[in-house]
Amino acid sequence: MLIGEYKHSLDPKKRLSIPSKFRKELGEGAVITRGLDNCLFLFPSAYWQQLAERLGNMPLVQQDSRAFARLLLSGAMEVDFDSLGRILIPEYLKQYASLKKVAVVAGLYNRLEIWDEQRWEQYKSNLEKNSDSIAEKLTELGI
Amino acid sequence: MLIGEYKHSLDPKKRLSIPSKFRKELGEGAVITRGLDNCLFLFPSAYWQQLAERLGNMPLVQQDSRAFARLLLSGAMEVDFDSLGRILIPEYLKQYASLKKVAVVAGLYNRLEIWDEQRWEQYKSNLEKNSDSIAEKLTELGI
DNA sequence: CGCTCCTAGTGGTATATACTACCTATTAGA
DNA sequence: TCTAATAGGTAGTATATACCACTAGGAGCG
Repeated sequence: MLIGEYKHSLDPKKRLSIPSKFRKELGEGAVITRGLDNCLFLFPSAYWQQLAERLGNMPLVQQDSRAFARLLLSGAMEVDFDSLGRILIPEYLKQYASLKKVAVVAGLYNRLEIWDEQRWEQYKSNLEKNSDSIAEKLTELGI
Repeated sequence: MLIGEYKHSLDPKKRLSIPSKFRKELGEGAVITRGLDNCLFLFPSAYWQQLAERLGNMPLVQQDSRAFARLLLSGAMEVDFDSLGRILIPEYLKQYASLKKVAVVAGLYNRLEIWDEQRWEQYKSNLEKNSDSIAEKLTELGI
């Protein structure tokens, strides 16, 4: 299970260390892609396979589906870990997530999220302010 | 699986390098044609065979399907890679997609899309504005 | 409680690959 | 025969990948 929050630095060559705890669960490879709220998603390859298949077979004629597939599929990149457990972040993803020097790697059960540190802190402080109203929405979902 | 996003330049002779990663998966030949949203589609020949068959058998009486079939079928062109992995873009397709100097080659699982750089950036920035509706799609797929 | 060893993360260097810009050769057309 | 257009190829540069050295933090043992 992928949980926890870690801060790691992005070196000048756009390499990012993935916490060893996560690496052990991810196995060999993984797939990184555009996520929501300007973060990046990192999926274990098995999970990605299923997701990609569904995305790839969505109806070509629907505008929404096309847009959606372009976001996730064309944004995706297979990454593998170097001997020291780092991955290489493609330039276009680095820009998409506005990554600077320090990135946050957060575990979300079946995926990792990669955030720019500042954005992450902002997002969190927003969350904490609005946690009440968010909690109410959640009850609708039966949590 | 065709995924990822690459920027490549179109030389004055309308030749475009296809990223080596994609070339390996496409094998020898491919088919290029008009796509939706003013981009070009590039299909692996095996996939194209199936698609063309389905398009050709669509009901002749429906105006929409006639139009769609014409868009894809009549625009199609077999392309092959030269020794350096480049393909030649026909003039009418270059115009259709308003290709300038720099093109974006994007992988979408079972096809490639070729975009003019500017249009691609525009399209993406639009996407981000509508990220809410995208998020809803995500929940439909159970992510 | 302190020392040592080991693991994890950071930084840098070198090599190979891939793309781009440029140049050459060949063919077609006048 | 000369010109122009296009296919084919070469070389240089940028980028990614692999490799190596160093540092800090933590755990285990004395």
